[in-house]
Amino acid sequence: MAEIPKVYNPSEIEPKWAQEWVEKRLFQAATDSDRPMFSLVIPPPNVTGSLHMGHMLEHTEIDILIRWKRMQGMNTLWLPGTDHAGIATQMVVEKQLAEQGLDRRKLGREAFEKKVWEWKEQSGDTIKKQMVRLGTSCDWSRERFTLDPGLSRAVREVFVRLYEKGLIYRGNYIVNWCPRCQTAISDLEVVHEEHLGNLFHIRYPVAGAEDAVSKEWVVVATTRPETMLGDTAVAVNPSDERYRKFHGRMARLPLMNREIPFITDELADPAFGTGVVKVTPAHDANDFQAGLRNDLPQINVMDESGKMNANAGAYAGLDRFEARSRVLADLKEQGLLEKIEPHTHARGHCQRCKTVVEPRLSTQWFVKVKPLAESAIRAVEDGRTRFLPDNWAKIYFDWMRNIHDWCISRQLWWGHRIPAWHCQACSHIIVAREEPGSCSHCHAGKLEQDPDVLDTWFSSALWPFSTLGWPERTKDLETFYPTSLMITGFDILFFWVARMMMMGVEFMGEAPFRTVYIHSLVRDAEKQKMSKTRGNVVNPLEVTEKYGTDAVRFTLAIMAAPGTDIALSEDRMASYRAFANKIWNAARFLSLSLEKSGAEPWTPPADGVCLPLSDSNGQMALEDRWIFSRLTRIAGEIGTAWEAFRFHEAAHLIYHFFWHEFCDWYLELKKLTFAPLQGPLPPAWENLCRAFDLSLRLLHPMMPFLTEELWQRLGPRQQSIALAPFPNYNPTMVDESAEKEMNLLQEIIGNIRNMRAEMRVDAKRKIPVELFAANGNVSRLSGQYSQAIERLANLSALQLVAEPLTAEGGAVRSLPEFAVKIALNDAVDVEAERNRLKKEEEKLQRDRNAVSARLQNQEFLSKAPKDVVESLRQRKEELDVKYSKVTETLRNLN
RNA sequence: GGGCGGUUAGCUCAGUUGGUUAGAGCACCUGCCUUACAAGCAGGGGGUCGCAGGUUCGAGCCCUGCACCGCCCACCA
Repeated sequence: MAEIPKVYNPSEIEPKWAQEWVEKRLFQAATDSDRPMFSLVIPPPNVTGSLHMGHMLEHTEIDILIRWKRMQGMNTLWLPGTDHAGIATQMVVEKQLAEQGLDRRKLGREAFEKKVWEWKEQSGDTIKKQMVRLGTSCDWSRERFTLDPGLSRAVREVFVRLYEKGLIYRGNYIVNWCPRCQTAISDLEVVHEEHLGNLFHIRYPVAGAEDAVSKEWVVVATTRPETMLGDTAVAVNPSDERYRKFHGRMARLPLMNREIPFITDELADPAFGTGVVKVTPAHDANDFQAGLRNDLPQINVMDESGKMNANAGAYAGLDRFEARSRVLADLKEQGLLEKIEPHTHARGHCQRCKTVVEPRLSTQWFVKVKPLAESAIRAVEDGRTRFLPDNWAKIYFDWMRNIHDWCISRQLWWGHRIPAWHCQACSHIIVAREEPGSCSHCHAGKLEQDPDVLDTWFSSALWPFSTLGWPERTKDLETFYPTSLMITGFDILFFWVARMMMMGVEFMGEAPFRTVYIHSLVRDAEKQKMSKTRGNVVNPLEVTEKYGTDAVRFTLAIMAAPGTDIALSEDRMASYRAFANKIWNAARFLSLSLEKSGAEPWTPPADGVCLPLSDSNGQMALEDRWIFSRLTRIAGEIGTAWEAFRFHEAAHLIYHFFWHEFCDWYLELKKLTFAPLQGPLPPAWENLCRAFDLSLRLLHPMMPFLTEELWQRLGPRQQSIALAPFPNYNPTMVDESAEKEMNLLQEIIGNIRNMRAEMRVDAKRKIPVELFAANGNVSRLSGQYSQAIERLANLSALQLVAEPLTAEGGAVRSLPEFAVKIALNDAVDVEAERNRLKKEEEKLQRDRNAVSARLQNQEFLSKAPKDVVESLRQRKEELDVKYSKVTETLRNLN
């Protein structure tokens, strides 16, 4: 093994391995494999920028599972790629153009698209580099982008098939319109925010009764008074007796001086406000429906930028909010503004730019989702796909069962152009996979493609099969679909997961994944959401540079308990950097010791399996028996944890195992056996190397770089640790008696250490200690391991005595299986020991009383399971023994 | 207006079907530079598990109510 530096420096080794893994195409999936398959498609990051901490968590979780499955011998596919993210990316590029004093309209559609492609190349490249640097084990030969030709073909295919099935339609409806982005957006892209606004009560005079004598009016309430300019009716509830007299009459619309009818419609709720409601079919979804029911005209009073248009009469040209103030001022002047009430209501904002969304009447393309949703619901109901944590299934169901049609057209330039062509001669619309030569209706030759593009999520919805080659029946599709797992964030459950479910079931006949795991949200150390505006964003590259990728990955893993958010702090990263350093130094120790021994370097077993080795007499040292027993148990527990996405548990297990078992005890005990050697390594050393090898494999899915580096240094290798078999649980390696004996040894040493500390024995001083063993096992063990006890408890001598120890002339600590004694002249602070014993005596007494009480409870004895009662009895016995020993020791000390 | 989650050590959080003595990291205290590691070693202190009831032989865990915090969904003007 080459010389290892004292301090672990991740930045020296990580880029090297990251590059090598990619170059060697280590993670390429096979289509001709007979091994079990595990596949997963990446939630494609947007090409709007670089990866953030949320991505890093997502990728860490995915990578841990993929690496683990791969090490278990499965044929794994992690398919990487990126999303064109229509509106978001277009905005980024438009912003850049604005900085140069340009805008997309000046540039023209074609030139603008070219600019966006340039951006995409750069951003996509950054993302890939970042992923490689973070060690993600993707199959880069299968990298995809949502606007790739193949994926675009899949989009057109799906569009046409849905259209032909009657599940895509075009029509004039109220949609959510962002006046800033100047496009329609879907319901999901509208975020509602509580807003303290006003409810304006406006008088609408009754036609024919405007004069001073018969003066009559009704009062309507609205939060958006400027829309009144487009009112085409006033509605009252048919059952509302108060307004019966107005049925069939007309109202005079103020400001516009237009007569509009009173209509009776359920739209009006007698209990709300005055029970009279203005009807504006072109600017409100409910009014729109009422308008259809009552055959009302639709008057659109705004343009696409939110400015009032010619239909708004005197207000034309004003911005909608300016128009609002002017309308109110004018109403007030005319005495028609009855009152203004403060009113809290939810207001819709554009998810991207936060502009207040305007309900707008326009012609758009829609997907009729109900039929698709039904099959997607069934797939989860009957367990073909399961959600974890399972509360997400409920949220999925709730949304799917109340789903509304999906507006899929966007008035943008960046995205998949809608595959529909408008005949310039007869206005016929042709939906087709490829551009038609002439109109199928009038046979004229002049056709123009619909200018709109599709909602980004339309193509994302196809991702699990479009990336595998659909609509071709490819080998990839056959091998890897349905995918085994989807790991993603809850924020795109509806946007993406739900829609993939619908499209997957519809076009593949099978849901796209067996399991959907919803991961945590990464917050900052103060539990605040990370956002650019808050300025609390942790940059993955920065922290990986500072603490090492493995440490950051480990931090994320150990904090990733299902269903809870992660409060990421640099303190934690620092502590897991220390863990990485610990592993590094264990390796360093091993390498230095091997070198010093003079023996031949270690050669890993050819079969790749590292079973423990007995000596020529068939014997194995206690520490070896113990560590392999612990190793196999931990391997099993880690697997169980990962199987259930309990990443935090797996991380805790390995952390504790490696640090507090492997290093603190195993290595310390091993030090005793080191002696000069020559020739091949004896079993004691062989086992040390093998146990370390296996430990590195357990660690590898979480800390790929460090483990690869050390594994390669540990012995000559043919391949990467990423392809080494993962040490699964092996019951034959469990050694209960070794575990028991080891526990005893640890207890003896621990008690002496504790005693020394309590009594303030100089830490540097080696002192003699007497030990009494209560039975043959203890006596044999302590005899055999007296050197270990001496070394680990810093003793000059461990003296085994045959008679029970008395506290005469010393301080004694008695436990059920053994007692230890320090001579008084070695103990500086006997008083401290006395106080400690008193405290312990009190506690033991309390515990005994509590346990006795329970054991005397007849109901407990009769109703509790036998094993519970039995273990409590045993506990009582233990407590009794401990108590009497403590009491006795204390008496002797006095 | 509906729905969901949280409240456990000074801080940040674990605690899978109710079962012996509630854990971790960081921070803190004491002592050690013991040649793998001071990013280390050894030892230690610290919790009425948000509040009030209930179910149970037994509750951090189950039920009810309350308080505070956070989130999601929603076409009531």
